[in-house]
Amino acid sequence: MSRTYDDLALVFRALAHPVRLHILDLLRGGEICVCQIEAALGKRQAYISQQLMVLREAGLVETRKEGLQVFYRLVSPLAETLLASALGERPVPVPLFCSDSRLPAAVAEANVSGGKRL
Amino acid sequence: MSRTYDDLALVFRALAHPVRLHILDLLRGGEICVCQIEAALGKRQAYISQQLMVLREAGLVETRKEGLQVFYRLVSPLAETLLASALGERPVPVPLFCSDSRLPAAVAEANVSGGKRL
DNA sequence: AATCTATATTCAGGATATTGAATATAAGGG
DNA sequence: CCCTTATATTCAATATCCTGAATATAGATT
Repeated sequence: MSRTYDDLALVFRALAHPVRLHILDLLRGGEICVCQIEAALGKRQAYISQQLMVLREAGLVETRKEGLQVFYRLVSPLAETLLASALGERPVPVPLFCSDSRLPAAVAEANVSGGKRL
Repeated sequence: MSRTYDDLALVFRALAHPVRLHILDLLRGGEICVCQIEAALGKRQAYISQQLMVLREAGLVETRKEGLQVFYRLVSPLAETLLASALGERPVPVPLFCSDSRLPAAVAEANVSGGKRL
C-alpha cells in the first residue's frame, strides 16, 4: 500500500482534468455506459472516448461490453477516496423509476439523467 | 464547498508531480524551511524553488520569512485531505532530539529525516 | 453482405509543463 | 559598503498534454 510519489503522481495526473473529473464523478454513482457519459457532458463522442482512454491507461476504470455498448466503472479504491474527498460523499444511488436489479444500466441511467425515462 | 470541476482540476494538477508530492508530504509534518526541503530531496535549490512557486500559485502553501530563511506551510484543507488519503495518516510529529518549541525548524527536520518514504 | 450504431484510434497542431542554466534579489554579518 | 547565504526569477529547449478532425472497428440488424 506504500506507493511511490511517482505512482501517486500518475493517479493525480489522471484526475487533473475537468472533463475527466466530471466523468469520474458520474461513475461514482455506479457503472454507466459511454452514451450516457456523452449525454451528460454534451461533448463529442470521440472526445469522451479519448478521455476514457486516459482513465483506462491510468488504471482508474475498467470496462464491460454488453452488445454495442461499453460500460465503465471505477476500479481504483484510491481514486474513489480522492474523489469522495474532493467532491463530497455521494448519497447511495437510489433508482427513481426503476428498481429492476437485473438492469444496472437502466438504474445508472435513471440516476445520471435525474430519473428521466424508464 | 461546491467547487467546479475546473477548480478541482487545478488542485489535482498541482499535486500531479512526484517532486511536489514529496514536498507536500514533508509539509504535512508542519512548517519547514526551503533549505530543509532541499536537503531532504537532494535536488538543486533553484529546482525546488520552481516547484514551490507552482504550489504557491495553486494556493496550496504559504510562506513566512524569518531572516534569510523562508518557511513553507500547507494552507489548503482540501490538499491536506487528499494527501492524507494518498499518503496515509501521518503520526503526530514528535521531535526526536529536540523539543525546543522556539525552533519549529529543528522539530520539522527531525521528522523529515525520520519519516522517509519511497 | 451491406449497413447502421456505439465506441475506439490515429494524426496533427497548438498550448502548456518540465527542467537545466544562468542570473537576480534580499537579508544578515563583517 | 562588500560579501556571503538563502531563496527566487528568468530564459530557453524539450517533452508532454489537449483537442479537433478524420478514420477505424466491432457488434447488431436487415
